[in-house]
Amino acid sequence: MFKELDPLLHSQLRLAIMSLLVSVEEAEFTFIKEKTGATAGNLSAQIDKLKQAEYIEVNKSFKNNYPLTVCKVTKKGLAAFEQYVEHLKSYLTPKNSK
Amino acid sequence: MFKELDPLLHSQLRLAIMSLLVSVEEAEFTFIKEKTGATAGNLSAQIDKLKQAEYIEVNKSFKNNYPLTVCKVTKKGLAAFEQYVEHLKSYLTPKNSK
DNA sequence: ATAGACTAGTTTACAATATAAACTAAATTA
DNA sequence: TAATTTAGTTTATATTGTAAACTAGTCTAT
Repeated sequence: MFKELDPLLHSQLRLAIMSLLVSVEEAEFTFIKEKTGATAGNLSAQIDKLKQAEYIEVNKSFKNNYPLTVCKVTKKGLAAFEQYVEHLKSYLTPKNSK
Repeated sequence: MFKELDPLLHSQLRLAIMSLLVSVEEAEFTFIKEKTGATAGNLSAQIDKLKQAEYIEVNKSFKNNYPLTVCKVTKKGLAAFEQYVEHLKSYLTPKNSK
């Protein structure tokens, strides 16, 4: 009836992060921050969770002398996102049968 | 970019409850429990939250000498559900623009 | 009639999550 | 060189979610 929703993705901010990464393939911390409107602290925490789960890869370097954090979705992350979307449909399309 | 997701609906169990109610218009506690696979305690708690928010109406009576709890979605609840689904789309359909 | 099991829930207590506030560390500007 | 800004991380707290424990009444077999 109702499919399980990956708790890691069923979170507004993490879902937004993944949604962004799925479409752009690579994004900087500040870009994600801007697009999602999240606070830096929250974003940092959620990025870390996605990284722990290996849904994204995080690359830290420097650009113009400033720290630069670049995120990229992994195959595992893409698969999880796609399954999440698929499972979500079981909640959205009413299986009418009064 | 990303629309707000009503936190009350962005919960697996509450979303399942609402999804059920939206399509059947009226359902018993035990029916919802069966369909969602939730524990009675959790279901009771989440139904209460949906009721507090006036997303559903809860009617308590008796059937065959046993307590009977019947839930029904309200106009407000239906509107909230529809908006939730609409907002959710902003996370699911990638706005490609590399 | 009453002990034990069952139905239909509710309450409570705790674990997990989310998030803002506070902080770090270095760079830039005045 | 002091104040401000950039780019984050860590921590502390408030909010949630959930299972376990409980309530209240019913059915059944003895």
